[in-house]
Amino acid sequence: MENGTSKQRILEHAYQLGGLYGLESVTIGQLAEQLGMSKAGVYGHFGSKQALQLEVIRYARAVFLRDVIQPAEAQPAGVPRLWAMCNILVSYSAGTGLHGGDFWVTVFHEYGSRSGAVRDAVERTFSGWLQRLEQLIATAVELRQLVPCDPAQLAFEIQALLNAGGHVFRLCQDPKAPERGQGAIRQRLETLRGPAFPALNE
Amino acid sequence: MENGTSKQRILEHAYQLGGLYGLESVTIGQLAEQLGMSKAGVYGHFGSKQALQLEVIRYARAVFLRDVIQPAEAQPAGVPRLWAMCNILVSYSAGTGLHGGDFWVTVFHEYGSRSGAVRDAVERTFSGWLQRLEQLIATAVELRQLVPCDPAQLAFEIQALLNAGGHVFRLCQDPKAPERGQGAIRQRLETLRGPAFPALNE
DNA sequence: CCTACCGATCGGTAGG
DNA sequence: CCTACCGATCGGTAGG
Repeated sequence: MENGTSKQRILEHAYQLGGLYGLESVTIGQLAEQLGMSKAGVYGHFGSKQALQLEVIRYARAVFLRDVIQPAEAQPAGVPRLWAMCNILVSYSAGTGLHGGDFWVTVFHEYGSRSGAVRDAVERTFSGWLQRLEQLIATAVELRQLVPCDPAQLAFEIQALLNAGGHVFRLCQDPKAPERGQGAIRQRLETLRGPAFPALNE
Repeated sequence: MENGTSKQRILEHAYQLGGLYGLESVTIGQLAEQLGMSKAGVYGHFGSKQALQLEVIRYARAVFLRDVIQPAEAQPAGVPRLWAMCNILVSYSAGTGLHGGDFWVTVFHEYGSRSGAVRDAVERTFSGWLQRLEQLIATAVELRQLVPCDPAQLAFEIQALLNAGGHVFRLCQDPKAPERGQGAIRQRLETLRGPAFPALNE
């Protein structure tokens, strides 16, 4: 992610195409042509299409960590960090170009009914994301920012609303969609308001 | 949908495959082989792959109307009909095999970033579904089953939670996922409870 | 990293 | 509905 080697250029481009059209429909010939390389030049960096797909997933995880998880960790644990993460993702979805969140919205759905190593990696990423949300919620409950509730249930709801915001934004070209997701999450958090509930900025 | 002509068999099979792997990855050769026909035999019913895709979408709309919309219309307008529709969709998602709701969860996301006639048909279907939800909500407000609220916002949330239930059910093989969506919708409706709020069965 | 190639499959066509 | 075929593209390989 940090350098401009040819392999990084391939991964970045495959990441962009994968987020637009799905990771299964990224082809080696297409990457080669659009990057001004030969097919064998692209292929040689990975050794199989599946290895390329798995490396794109690794790459996308690193982007998500860098652009979403880590910035949010500048905020205090619990609701502030959870809310910051939601805001960052909403900004991503509402951005004009191709951004990180959309890769995962596309790929999470693309592999829902498939099987194999790529699907397994996608599912691990999704489950890890849900678990991270659950931990933030559990911490928020411990800190009495939220009243006792089922963290898995609330994490499911937050993920549903964030994904739908990005999805409806694209499918319907509706610029208000990500804010609808954000507003629904805010409303839900306020419903669960505990004695130490913090202000929700932005 | 009602007869077993060869064209109907093709559409039904393409509908099943499309819901599993996406409509773009359904191929004419694959359909021909799995149905015991020649490629030209399949192709001749449609004249182009795009025409086939558009007919599968028409077919899927008819299935959705028959299996979700019409059964729910046996219930009184407003919240009972809205809640019945949600319950039917949750049962669909939680069913063991391939069912109608999953086609749309897959295809709505598949065409988020594409363009062309198929994407346009998918978007019209999605917008029509959202509008139907909005109408039920607006009626529920008029009947004082719900307090005044933004129907477009609530429709967005319900759609997000239903889709996510089906999605997480498949990706994580989590049988509780559709019920999580259902529970979140129930909770949301009860938050908006008006003086004429009806009992939510099931 | 390249050229040149492999068998398989793609959407689509000709002709019956 | 079929066989037989078209050019293009697929993932992948050989050899350098």
